[in-house]
Amino acid sequence: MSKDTAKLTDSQQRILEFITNYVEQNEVPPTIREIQKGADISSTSMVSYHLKALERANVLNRLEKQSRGVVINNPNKFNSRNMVNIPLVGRIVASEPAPTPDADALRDAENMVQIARSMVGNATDLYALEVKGNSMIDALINDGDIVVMSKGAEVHNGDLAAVFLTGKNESTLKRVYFEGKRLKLKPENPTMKPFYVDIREAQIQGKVVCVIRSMNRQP
Amino acid sequence: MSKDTAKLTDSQQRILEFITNYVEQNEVPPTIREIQKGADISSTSMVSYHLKALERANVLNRLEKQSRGVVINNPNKFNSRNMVNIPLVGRIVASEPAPTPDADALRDAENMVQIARSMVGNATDLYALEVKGNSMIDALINDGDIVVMSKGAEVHNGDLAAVFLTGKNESTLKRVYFEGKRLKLKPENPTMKPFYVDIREAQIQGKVVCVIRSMNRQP
DNA sequence: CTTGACATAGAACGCATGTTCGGTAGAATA
DNA sequence: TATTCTACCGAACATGCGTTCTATGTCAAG
Repeated sequence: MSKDTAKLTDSQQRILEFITNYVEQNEVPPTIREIQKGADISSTSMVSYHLKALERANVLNRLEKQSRGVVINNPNKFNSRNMVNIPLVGRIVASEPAPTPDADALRDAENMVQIARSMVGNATDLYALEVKGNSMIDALINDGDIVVMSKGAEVHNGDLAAVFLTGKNESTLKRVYFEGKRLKLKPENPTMKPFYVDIREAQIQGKVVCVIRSMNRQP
Repeated sequence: MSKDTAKLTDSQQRILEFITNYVEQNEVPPTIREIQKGADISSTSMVSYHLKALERANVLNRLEKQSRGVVINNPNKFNSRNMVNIPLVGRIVASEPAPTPDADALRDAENMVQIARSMVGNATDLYALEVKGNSMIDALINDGDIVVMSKGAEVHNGDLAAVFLTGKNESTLKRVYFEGKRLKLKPENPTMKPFYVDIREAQIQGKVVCVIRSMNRQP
């Protein structure tokens, strides 16, 4: 796998592989004796010996004197430091305001979307909406796409935001720029021109932090 | 959190929360006695008692007689069953063929993209490319977007694919339809018309399984 | 009031488990 | 040759740890 594992002895490779598989299956690290049997090591002292070497090689960490106290060092592991769970709370359609969910809606969400934290940065109060219809294509967003929004985030100039236009009675996703009493709405498609609305006729409903399109979702 | 936890007693809530935090920090489940202290339970037998109740309530599983044998049931947990790690191996630009990485490129990828398996389905041999330039907007794909491709997957009629047009010397992302000796290429934007190329002038370079646009990635 | 289900305490049992220690074999070093 | 370092083995030790048993308390149903 990684470059460092090349330097390891045969036994150590076996131990590493066994631990990885074990954790995969059991969601709990193995004991010394389980490693002994699983990786075919002669004695528990040998396991201890090898684990020390592996710890020095920095491929795993040990919690001293603790049972099952061995955790593999993997920078790309899927844990809640690297990943976020986002509730899919509804749909966004052109003909009505986008949902801005309350606590109940967030809890009762039927589905969850899991994505890497690096995709959403430090944004908080995240929720996801499924796009219905192809009225958002000037934002390069298609029917069935999932938009991840941040409820808390302030919307600044140049941010992509969900805006409800009370005049047209229509939801839209555009980059917004505050220009005095009017709002500039700019499509993502560079061939399309921006347009302007009175600031009193626009409700900004959330900042878009991520868009996901999966070819696997349409049944 | 979830609906079921409402029925739990105070102690059980505390235990559950403690285990969750403990696993979060230590990557290993706690022992009975650690739970006792951490959740402020009077005796180990009480912990055992509550754990049985929690197991009946189906919020966790126990590995009998095993130390630290308690794992919380969370259908949305981030593990390698639900998540995939995808190497970001290069860029796709209009002016050259899209990279189709070999084993070396996959291993040496600088960055990884982590997404939920539900987004890519059963597709195998996944790799990711970053889109450079805004020449793909007729596929509703923007500069900076990440396209996830499947190396192995066969491309069928209607699939979104990366195609290199040897005549135009140009990479493009289109939905493809095989029509005898010619290939129909259909933009995602429904206002744009499909066009046709001779099948000998098109190299299909991979099937697109997912597109991700993050507002957080442009620095 | 009695009964029975449920919650609580404390202690003890017995196997599980990480650690350590004495000793051997072979290879590298000097 | 003597020495030192690494890999290895088996056994024993001390404690960690899940389990279980007994006794007590609470509270609502009968």
